[in-house]
Amino acid sequence: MNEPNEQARKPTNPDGLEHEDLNVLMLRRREELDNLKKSGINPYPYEFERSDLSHDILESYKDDAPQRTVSVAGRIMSIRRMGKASFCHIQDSKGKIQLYLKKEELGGPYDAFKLMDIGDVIGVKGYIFRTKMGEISIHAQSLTLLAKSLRPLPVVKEKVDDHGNKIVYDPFSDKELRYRQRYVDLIVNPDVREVFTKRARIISAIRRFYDERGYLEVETPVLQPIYGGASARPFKSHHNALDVDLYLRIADELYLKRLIVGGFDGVYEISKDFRNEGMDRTHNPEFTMLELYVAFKDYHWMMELTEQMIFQVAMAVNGTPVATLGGREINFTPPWKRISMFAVIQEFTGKDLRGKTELELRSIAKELHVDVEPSAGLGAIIDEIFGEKAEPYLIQPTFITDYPIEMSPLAKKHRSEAGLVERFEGIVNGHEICNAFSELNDPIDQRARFEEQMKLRARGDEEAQVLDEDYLRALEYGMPPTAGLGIGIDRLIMLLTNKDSIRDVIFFPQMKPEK
RNA sequence: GGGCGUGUAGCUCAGGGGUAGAGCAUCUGCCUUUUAAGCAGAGGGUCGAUGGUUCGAGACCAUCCACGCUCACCA
Repeated sequence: MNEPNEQARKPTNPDGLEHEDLNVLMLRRREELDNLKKSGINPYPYEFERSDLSHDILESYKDDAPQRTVSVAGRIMSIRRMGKASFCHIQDSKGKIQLYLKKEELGGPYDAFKLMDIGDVIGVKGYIFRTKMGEISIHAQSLTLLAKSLRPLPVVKEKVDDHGNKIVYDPFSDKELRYRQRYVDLIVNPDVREVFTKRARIISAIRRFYDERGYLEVETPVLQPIYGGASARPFKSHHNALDVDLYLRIADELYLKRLIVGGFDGVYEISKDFRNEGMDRTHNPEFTMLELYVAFKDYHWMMELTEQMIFQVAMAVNGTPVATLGGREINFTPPWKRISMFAVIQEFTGKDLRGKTELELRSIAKELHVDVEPSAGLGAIIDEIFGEKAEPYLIQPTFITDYPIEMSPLAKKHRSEAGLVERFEGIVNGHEICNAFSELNDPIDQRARFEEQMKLRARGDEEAQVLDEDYLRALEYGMPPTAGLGIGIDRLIMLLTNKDSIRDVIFFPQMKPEK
């Protein structure tokens, strides 16, 4: 029926569209689509009633139970055609299941099945059985096309070896393609779906933890006339009707504390922040931030709450307080180690930086081979030494406390140590995962701190914080003592899912535009 | 931005101046319990782009583009 040169001929435009840039595989599928339509099949119908998910069928099947009929729907992931009968695997949200299709029983739809491909979404009704080879499968009694796929999917094959290990052949592994076409990544790489499912469970466990304690989840502006609450460069936008510049927030902090002034006992927000800076393994321009503020509490209290929260989240999603990261085991069981910044630097370098002048610090840094910017102040030098000599070696969860005041314009002065603030960061596996303080609620001190920041800004520090008059006005009405916390959710998720790139825990990480 | 690396079929990759390759996927034929199905055959490529060297470039050179890893920057 097919002349040799007829199959060699490139398919022509069956649906009349421009096909100059389509390859043969895509043209082929458009032809099949056309043929399906010609045989009266709607390739994009409106609904399908399904009774069960693949995974549940496999879990609940009993060989001695009475025969059960189910309807399932999913994407065809593999096909083995054998003339008058075929096997295929379909994949739904919970996994894969094998279908057995027989011409004798299906009749017309079996011919339609010949026009279907890997990637098509189908629905099948049939009874569950076990094949000769022992695989629980569905013996199809009816077949419905639910969506014709017009692009070839990367075909990933796998085999289970004698030791029960899964061997994957030709994995879809090109990182650029995986990130740009995450939908394909999700279809063919099941562990990707697991990571993002876990992401959702982590965030929901965090909400549960705070909700149970009566803290209110709130929403504050993403578009802000004055960006504040962190040191970073912002994305800038413009409101046409008001003719004012607006900034995408770099933090939620100042708005959330206004709500504490307003009388809430505890508020938290989980949302995107935006920072106009470089991208790498741990930075994406938009990222998910959790901030929590609780009235009448201080940073000691917040440390306890935080280690409890992370411990409980780890238990909820992993069933264990131990996370394995690149072969290293990290245990989130409270209490975490607490050590002051000066003490930890002394522990790792033998140097006591307490009470040192900027000049002395500079020479100590040189001695330790730590490069320091000429413009760096006292606090920045200490931070640099810490970042270089201590932080990378803090693997188990550790709270570093009591930071130099210069780096922390929104934190309250330490109650007993001059030059420091009541601040802590949680360090895990050598990286910061949270930042918290006893919040500065003295409006006069806060104004002075802002003014210091403005001086830095005037000297060209683009990341120095901006004075926010309305925030000062709020503080002047009186904010109760308050403990505040920020957690980079993406990084926490990296820890709990054993991923070393933020791009693996964000569905659509920022990419350069295509072409 | 620096260093290293990568870019060849839909996917995963070989090839290193002389006719463009493999496996999977696709197509044709056979096949009614297969499973990395099998057997026989076939089609599919601007070798990232542009210049250059050469009788001849996918390969060598230059520039550019994209991506990855890494360092720097950055809460």
